[in-house]
Amino acid sequence: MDIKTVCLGLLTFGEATGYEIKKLFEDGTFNGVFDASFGSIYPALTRLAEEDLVVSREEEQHGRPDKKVYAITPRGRAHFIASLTAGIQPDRVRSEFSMAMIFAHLLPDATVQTYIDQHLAEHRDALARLEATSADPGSQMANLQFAIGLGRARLLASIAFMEHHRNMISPDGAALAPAGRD
Amino acid sequence: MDIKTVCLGLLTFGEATGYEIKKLFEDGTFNGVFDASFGSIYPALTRLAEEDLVVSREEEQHGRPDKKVYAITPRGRAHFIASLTAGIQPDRVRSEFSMAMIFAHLLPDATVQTYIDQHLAEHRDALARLEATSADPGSQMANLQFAIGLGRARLLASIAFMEHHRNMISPDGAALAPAGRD
DNA sequence: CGTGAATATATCGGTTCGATATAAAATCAT
DNA sequence: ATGATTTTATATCGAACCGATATATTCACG
Repeated sequence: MDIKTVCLGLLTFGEATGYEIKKLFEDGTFNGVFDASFGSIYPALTRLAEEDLVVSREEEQHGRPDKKVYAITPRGRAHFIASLTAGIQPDRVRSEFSMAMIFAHLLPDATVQTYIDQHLAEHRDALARLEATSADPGSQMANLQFAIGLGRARLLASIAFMEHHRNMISPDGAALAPAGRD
Repeated sequence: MDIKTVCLGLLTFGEATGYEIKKLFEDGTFNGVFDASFGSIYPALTRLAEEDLVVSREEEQHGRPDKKVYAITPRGRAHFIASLTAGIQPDRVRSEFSMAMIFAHLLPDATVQTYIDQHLAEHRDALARLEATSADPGSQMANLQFAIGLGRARLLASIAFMEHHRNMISPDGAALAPAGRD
């Protein structure tokens, strides 16, 4: 699924600027689902407009440079639904954290511990954002709650595992508690 | 972390061809951690060889085209460790499945159910591969078991959530547990 | 009053993907 | 035995995408 299709999807929920679309990837329902940079989003919106799958209007703001607000067209909506119905690809993950853990035997222990703390903090932040979104009155649709719940379940499992098993890879911890199973 | 660095990391475990590196992403410890295409791996290995971070030898095979087996150099090893110690980026996920669930209200119910079945099957496959890797005598290092265990915990949480909550987005389920309107 | 962050858009080089091509051996089917 | 498919192995190329950077203005903080 390319960025064009993803932008089209976000626009089914309502009008948005490129800036707002970027924000959605970071803060909202789409945290941990998809991400894209400005360098992808702005060209994607331009191309979608050329294909009449979205329309834009420029909104003047007092002083500040004009906003370009994009809205999906009926054709865009149909195109998005057709794309999503045609099949999906398996999830793709890129976890530098897991890479670091796999190669932890090559790294200073302090670095490894810092990375685990960082990763736990990121996960707790993401969890808080997800639970805020889940409680939002605008997110009460069953399928949205399913998607949010799935992300939440994953985050909770990761946090619990890291909290309970981080002693496995600490040389100090290994000396204290010789890594058992669960 | 670019593909060059990742290839360097895999080569700390021993010699490998480009083909074998691709296989590692699919079958082994790196399933659900990282992925890259041939179009990235081969050029990456070529550039690493130019920088003397890896060396290659051509291994003749009876009849079949020659293998190019890559091995990491001491400089390559140092370079990899320095890269990993310098910091890591947050995990990046691209889940077309979660996208489909978020927009499930726009899709035929049969499509949604098929996607859930597919996703469950993929997760069960990945879990089986991970548990086979976990039991392998060559994977008994504590940090490897931590990385594998984390992946396992995530997969188990996803599978359990989908099994217990998939009725949330089925219209049949909705009939059993009346949801709001559109 | 100045510094920095936020809003908004755009560009550009470099990285990576996906599809495709070649080629020989092994394996499987008919 | 002959043909079809899969596996091993490498390579290329356009399209997609990222990360950094640039510009310009407003708002908030001290």
